[in-house]
Amino acid sequence: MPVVTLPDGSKRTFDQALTVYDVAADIGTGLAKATLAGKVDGVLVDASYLIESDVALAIVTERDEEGLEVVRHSAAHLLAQAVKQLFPSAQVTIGPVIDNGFYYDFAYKAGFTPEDMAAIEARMEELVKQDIPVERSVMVRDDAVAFFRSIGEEYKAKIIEDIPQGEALSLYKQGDFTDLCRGPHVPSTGKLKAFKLMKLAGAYWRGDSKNEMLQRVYGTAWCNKKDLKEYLHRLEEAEKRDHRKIAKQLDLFHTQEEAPGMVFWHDNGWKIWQEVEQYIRKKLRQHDYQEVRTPQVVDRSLWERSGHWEKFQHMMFTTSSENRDYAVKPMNCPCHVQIFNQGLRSYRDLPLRMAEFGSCHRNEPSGTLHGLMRVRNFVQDDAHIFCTEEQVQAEVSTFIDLLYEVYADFGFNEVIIKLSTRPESRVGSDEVWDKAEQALEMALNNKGLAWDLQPGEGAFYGPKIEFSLKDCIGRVWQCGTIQVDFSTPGRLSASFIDEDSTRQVPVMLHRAILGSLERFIGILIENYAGAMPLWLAPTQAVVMSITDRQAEFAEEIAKTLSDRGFRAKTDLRNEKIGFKIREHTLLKVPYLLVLGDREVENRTVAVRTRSGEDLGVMDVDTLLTLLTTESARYGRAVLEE
RNA sequence: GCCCAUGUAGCUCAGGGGUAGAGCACUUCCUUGGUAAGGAAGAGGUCCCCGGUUCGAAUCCGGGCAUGGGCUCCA
Repeated sequence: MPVVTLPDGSKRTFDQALTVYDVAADIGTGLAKATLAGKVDGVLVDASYLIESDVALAIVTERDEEGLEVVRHSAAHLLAQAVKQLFPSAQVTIGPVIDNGFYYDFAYKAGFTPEDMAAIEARMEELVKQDIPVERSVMVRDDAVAFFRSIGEEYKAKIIEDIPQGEALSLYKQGDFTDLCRGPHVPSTGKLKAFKLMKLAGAYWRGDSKNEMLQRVYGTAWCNKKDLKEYLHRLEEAEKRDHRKIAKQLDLFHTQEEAPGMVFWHDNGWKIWQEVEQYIRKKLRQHDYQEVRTPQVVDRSLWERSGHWEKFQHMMFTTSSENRDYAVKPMNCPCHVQIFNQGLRSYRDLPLRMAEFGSCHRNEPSGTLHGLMRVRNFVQDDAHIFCTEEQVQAEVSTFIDLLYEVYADFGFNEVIIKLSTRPESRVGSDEVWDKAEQALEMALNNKGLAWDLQPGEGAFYGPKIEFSLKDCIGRVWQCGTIQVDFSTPGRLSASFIDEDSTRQVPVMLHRAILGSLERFIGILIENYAGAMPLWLAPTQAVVMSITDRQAEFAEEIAKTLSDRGFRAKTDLRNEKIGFKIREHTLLKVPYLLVLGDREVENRTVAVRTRSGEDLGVMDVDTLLTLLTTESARYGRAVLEE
């Protein structure tokens, strides 16, 4: 006599064991039809799950987040079923749910073509029309291995072999297709109403590049056609923000074949860069950093001593001259230690914060290059803090404050934080690692920040915190970082004289707020869709004349703005004012200043913003106050809007 | 580095075994017009590079390079 308690607290008593679906049907036929799965005592189960005792039950429909997950997972199975029907020699592997959809990896030598994708999607639609029931069954591990081997699914058999012996496994069968799966799944394929195959990609078996490459098919799935359509529309809109696209439109930078992974910055883009760099320079000055400049090309022996040669020589650009081998620097830190090593350092010098906007080159694998986000030549707002072990936590803490202050000025409030701890192969004692990891963790927790742990993902020389931002289509890119390094100072013979006159090795903190300026500017462009806040806009105001008669006054206004430090241009072309407005609006110029005879006569300007707002007519002083105030707020204005 | 796709005018793109197309941009002329495209004419291409097939290749085939999307990697 199960008593079922529903989410609203109401109870229903039944004479005998019954399924989740039966309960839904008892409540109403509409609900029964909408049932995708159930949640029994907090555990997600199939609609066919048999309730035998008293439980708390929630019916999962497309209105629930879990419902969408179930739909996506089932869509992955549907994809696999279609593929197996059309390409019997393909073997299934895994098919998980991801953000906005799912993927499924197949072992298929011939590889799928875009035409195959269309055929697969069409077959999926057919299978939905057939409304095939999805049935769950249970098998012990060894039987499951034997079963999948018997139907030629070697990969699946291998996956199951890794599951501990004796565990009962659930299998899901829909028509001629059976897959190992934890579930739950929708009751029948007819519940899958809105999906689309998105892209084809390679993916290594078990995520290891030593293994063979599988065919990965990505798809998106939603509970209804409307959501799918909205998602596709969002994607389209997001793609318009792509920094490479905007860079062309706004003449910011370009790349070309002769320098893969390296950027040709144009005047407009370089103005953004300079603003960003000068801003950070100001912050560094306020926070007691020194700024240095070190060589680009350094003898190989330094990289051997620092340990980088052994691990990264294949990713370094090298050159030679007069029987000496050199490497173009992939990072600034060994050079910074050389500066630290000049003269005798005292504990009184610590913490010593050394910054450099140094140009670094890393010969990243060709397949990893990605617009401004992953390049071979980059400049970081890099700095190294030489300090004692005791000073680590305070330094980390101040750094995080500085980072958040800077991110807010750039208009970012969503920061993804990850703490990476000791990897298997590492240097330094466990006590030192304990201390360093705790210092980082406490610094984060003391600020009440949410973060994820990435065990084993730290650098070989110490743990690190990563601060990441998202691009326009939601890809996450690491920007800021702070890393504790116990190794490099010692390897490069850095030392200081402590209070007790003994020679000690300092700890080094590697830290960057923006990370690669290239990447950060790429994200800025996408975040603002090219409409940079006033302080960053390459051109901040354009003074436009309506006829030739205003030319002289227009030049005067532009000069006044320039003299006050604003980037202003004139547009005196023989074009209609509507034409000029349109053009500079599309170029995302924040302020459009229109001059006609009336303005000349009264020595005023008519002010329009790039968003089309008419701010009316004002005198130049008022305009200057407006610009100065807005500029001083950096990107925070955007945050508050 | 691996898998898939793509590479045509400054840009966005169409085309496709027989001397290369559009729109916008550009140049010249007309127009001096008050808040998102005034009109006319003109100029502009080694169809990514190198080979092969063919009477003939931008088009088909092979190789390379680059870009885009993934995977792996990222000091």
